[in-house]
Amino acid sequence: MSGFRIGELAKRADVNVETIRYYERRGLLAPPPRSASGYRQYDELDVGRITFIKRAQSLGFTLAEITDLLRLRVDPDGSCGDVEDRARQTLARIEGKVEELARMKVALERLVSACENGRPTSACPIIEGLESVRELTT
Amino acid sequence: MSGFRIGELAKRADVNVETIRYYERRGLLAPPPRSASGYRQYDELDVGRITFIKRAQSLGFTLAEITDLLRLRVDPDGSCGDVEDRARQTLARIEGKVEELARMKVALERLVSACENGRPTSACPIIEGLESVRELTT
DNA sequence: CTTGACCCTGTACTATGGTACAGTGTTTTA
DNA sequence: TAAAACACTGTACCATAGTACAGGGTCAAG
Repeated sequence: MSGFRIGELAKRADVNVETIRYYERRGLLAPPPRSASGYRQYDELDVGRITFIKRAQSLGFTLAEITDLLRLRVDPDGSCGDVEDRARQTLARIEGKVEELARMKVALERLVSACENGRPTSACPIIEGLESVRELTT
Repeated sequence: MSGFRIGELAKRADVNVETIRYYERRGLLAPPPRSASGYRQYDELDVGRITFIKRAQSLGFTLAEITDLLRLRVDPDGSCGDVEDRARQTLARIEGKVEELARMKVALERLVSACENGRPTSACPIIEGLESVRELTT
C-alpha cells in the first residue's frame, strides 16, 4: 500500500501538480495526511478520484456539480431522501446525455456513409442529421 | 418562411443576444444576411444551430471542437478521407462518453438502492461504484 | 555539504466562454 | 412625433478552471 507524494500522483493521474492542489482548495479532494515535513501523502485511491473528476468533466459536468456528486452518500444516521433525489436527478441528466450522444452518433454515421458513397452532403449534415432523426423519433 | 432579428432568435434558442454575436465572431455561426438598416436576419434553421451548439457543449465538447464538427461535410469536389477520419474519431469519442455515462449510471443506481434499503454507503460510493462493479452485487 | 529534484504557501496570471455597457442608429407604438 | 424597444460596433469586464511563478523548506546523491 505505497503512499506517494503529489508529483507522483500528478504523473499517475496525468494532471498538473497545481491542478491537484487546486482541487483540494475547491474541496474536490479531501486534504490528505501530511508527512513529518509537511508533504501531502496520497495513495492509489486518489488516482481514481482524480480520474473520476476528469471523466465527469469531459462529460459536461462542472466542478461544482462533481463536488456535489462526490459528496453523495447515504449517511448511517442521516435521512437519505435528499440524497436519493439528487441521485435520481443526475440519473435523468445522464439519460438525456446518452440520448443526445446517440443522436450525434447517427448523424455522424450518416456522414461517414455519405463519404463512402462519394456523395456530397448538405451545408450542415450534423444538424440536419439530428433534425431528421427527430422526425423519425418523435 | 419568417425571418427574424437577433432578439427573437435569442428568445427562441434561449440564449443571450450577446452569445449569438459571440458565436458569429468565433465562426460557429455564419454571418447572416442583413436588412437594409444593417440588422441581422435569421430563420428557424439558426435556432437549430444554436440548440446543437448548446447540447454539444453540455456533452463536454468545446466550442473549438463544435466548430470543427459543424464544418464536417462531404465536399462535392474535395476528397473526403479527412472528413471521414474526423467523423470516425468523433464517433469513437462519443462511444467512450456513452460508456462512462453507463458506469456513472450503475454507480448512481446502486446508491439509490442502498438508500431504499436504508443502508449507509462508504465515503465515496460513486468512485467505488465505478471501480468495483462486481463486489457486493446488490 | 552542496546541488538538484522535489515540496510548501501565497499570489498573480491565463484561456475559455460568455456578459455588460457605452455611444449611436432604427422601428414600433402610444 | 416622441419615447420605448430594439439593433449596431467596439471594448471592458466576469466566472470557471486551471497554470505559473516567487520565495522558501526538504532530502537523497555525489
